[in-house]
Amino acid sequence: MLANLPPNTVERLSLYRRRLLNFPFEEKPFIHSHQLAHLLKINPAHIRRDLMLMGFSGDVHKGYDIKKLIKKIGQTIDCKQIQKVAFVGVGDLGRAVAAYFNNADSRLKIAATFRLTEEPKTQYADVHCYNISKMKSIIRKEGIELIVLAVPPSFAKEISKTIISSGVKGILNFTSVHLEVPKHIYIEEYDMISKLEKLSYFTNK
Amino acid sequence: MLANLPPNTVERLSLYRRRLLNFPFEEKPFIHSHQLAHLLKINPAHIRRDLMLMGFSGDVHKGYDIKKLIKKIGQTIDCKQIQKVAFVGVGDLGRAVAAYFNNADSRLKIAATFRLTEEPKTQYADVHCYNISKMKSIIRKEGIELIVLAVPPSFAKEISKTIISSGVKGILNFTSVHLEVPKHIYIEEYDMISKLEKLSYFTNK
DNA sequence: TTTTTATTGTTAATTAATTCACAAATAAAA
DNA sequence: TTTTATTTGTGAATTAATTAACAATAAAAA
Repeated sequence: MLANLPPNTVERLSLYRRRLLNFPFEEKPFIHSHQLAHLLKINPAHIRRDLMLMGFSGDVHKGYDIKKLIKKIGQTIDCKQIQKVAFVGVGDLGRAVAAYFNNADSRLKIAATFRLTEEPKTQYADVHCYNISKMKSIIRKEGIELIVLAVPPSFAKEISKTIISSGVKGILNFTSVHLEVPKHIYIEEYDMISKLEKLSYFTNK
Repeated sequence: MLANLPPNTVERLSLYRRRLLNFPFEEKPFIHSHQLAHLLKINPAHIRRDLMLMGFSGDVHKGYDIKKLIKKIGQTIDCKQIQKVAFVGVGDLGRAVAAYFNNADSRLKIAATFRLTEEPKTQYADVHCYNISKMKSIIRKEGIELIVLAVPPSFAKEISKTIISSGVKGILNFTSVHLEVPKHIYIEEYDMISKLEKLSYFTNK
């Protein structure tokens, strides 16, 4: 977290790391910008620029040292302490994301999931699943700071108020309801209805 | 679909329409750019510019005629024929989206959902839920053109191949696996892992 | 040695998205 | 009537994101 990086660069750095972790770097410890670019289907200049913004240098002939690059990305974008996340109303999708973060190497941990239905006994991937009525107390007790929200629109406003008053720092909002949050909360909205209508528009030329 | 609109404009037009449909336009038939902007927490110039790109004009004092605007947005971004959508592995989130589109007024219809688990008997909101093994034949039989994909990453590559070979036109990819698709397919990817890591970065200053 | 080749790091150029700013228009107030 | 106050429509300015271009470098080939 040295410089103040552009949002898109932060997102790409996360992608670079994930891709590199799946790369056989024990055998091939270096990678060129164009190779990584090819894997991600983006422009190589983009990669060189993003790494430059982190202050990371490669070897003009060997390319980038993958282990060092993975480490540098961690130092740049990862939080210093463990940061806890909760899923509210997130379905199947949550399982895979939880599995990714709840491995030993990540600073983000999925600490809880909340459901609207009556008290579920289930838990998955070591993550407890609570009824929504317990949300506020669990968020506070666990110190959860990030929320992924994907409940039906009729519940969104009410639940978001509870979330906001629980003192979280960031929300990914997947409901198609626009949420108003205080300025100290970082929010990103992904409205599937407008994304589908856009998809429809551009697939009809 | 007159002009070739910028992607972000198409997305916002969809948002404008949804917000206006919830506005009491029978009592208040006109709205000013700054009023709609306030509802959506965006810049009023943005709205005026987007409407201008559609070739839609307002009254310099009364503002925009809401009914006419809703109609114009439909003529601009909606497909001419019904276009069918399928959800693959989408959970709770899908229900609300399906409910929205499967009303009489939308040209997009959620025609099917597919699950990885053994043949489910369920259906929701009049949408049939099939086992994934039926996917290719159903996509073809129903003429489904758009896919929302949200399966666990280990399944993503394989399932996407089937989807692509079924002849769809567009995919919203929520798996954290980057998909390579032929050029004639429009794809938009939303990688929740990198979005969460970005959220983490910006909530830690 | 010298030449060729390939790649980084970075500035410059381009493209896209957003916001500013103001002329034109006209309803309402004076 | 005349003035004041608003709001649209839009060109210009700004900001952000992406891509191109190339000097500097040094390994490998000649």
